Amino acid sequence: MSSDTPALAEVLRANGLRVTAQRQLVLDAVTTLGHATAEQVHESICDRVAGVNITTVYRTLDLLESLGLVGHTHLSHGAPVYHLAGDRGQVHLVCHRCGAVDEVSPEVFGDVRRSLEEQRGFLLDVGHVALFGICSSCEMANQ
Amino acid sequence: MSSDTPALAEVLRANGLRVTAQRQLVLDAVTTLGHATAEQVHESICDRVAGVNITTVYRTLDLLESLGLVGHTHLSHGAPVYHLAGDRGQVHLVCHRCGAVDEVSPEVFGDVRRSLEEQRGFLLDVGHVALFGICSSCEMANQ
DNA sequence: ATATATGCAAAGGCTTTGCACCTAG
DNA sequence: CTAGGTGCAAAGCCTTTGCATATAT
Repeated sequence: MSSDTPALAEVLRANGLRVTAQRQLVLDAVTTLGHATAEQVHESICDRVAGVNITTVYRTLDLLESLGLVGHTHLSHGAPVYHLAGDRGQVHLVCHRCGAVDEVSPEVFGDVRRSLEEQRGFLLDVGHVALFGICSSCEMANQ
Repeated sequence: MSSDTPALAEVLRANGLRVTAQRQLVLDAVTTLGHATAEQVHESICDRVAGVNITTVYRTLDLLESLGLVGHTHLSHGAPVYHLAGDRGQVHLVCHRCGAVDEVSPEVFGDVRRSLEEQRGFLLDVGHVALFGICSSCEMANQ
């Protein structure tokens, strides 16, 4: 795997940054995992290659985010979850009771997006949205 | 201030829990502050009374939340923010660039709520929603 | 060659836990 | 009286920072 994202190397060079194995590994891991915490990215990399430090994973995720290649979402109390920015942002549904994470298309936000933009000039970033509530299983189990 | 919320004492007793000064102080602080982190709640209490421990604030916020009296939202990387559960849930708009927090009425979520309930059986808890994006000031400044 | 990245270890926030003491009931 | 709550100190996660070493260019 190396051609899975639009030329990381080019983006790095275009910004005067260096192309390193670590950066490619981190981006590959995010791509493969879909959504993952820094720690999960780190573990995934360690499955392939030894000796990549978690500090570097954190730094690289920040870097890739500032380059617009990845984004992150806060699903719950714990660590934020990183994902490819190109994924037109899945919206996460987090169940308060059981912690399950489901995803829906960002299209459900069409109207909200429009209203916020018109009323407040706020540009909603759907990739960052996590919605909390009670999932259908818990709902049925509990009532 | 002591009659500002529907009888904390009664709710506590109904659940076989004890009515303590700390619990009333925490609930009062959340009421007064609107939205606040555990640390802010602690500070606010310390302005009135000395010697209430931050550990107790954390434990009490958890307790009040499990009793359904308060709720919390994750606005950004930092600490979660607590608010009265009775507040029909202000929706928070968090700017990624400048960190500003704005609020909108939960009504903007009417349609989303309905779709999620119909399509997924997911009961959206608007009080917990934080939306990320770029605020109008940053938008104008940056483009 | 040299500015940039990395690794390591240490510190930093925020939060939880363990245990002894205290207090509401 | 005694179950439950509090305070204190210590540890726990997740993350960032400082500095020496290594490496892409």
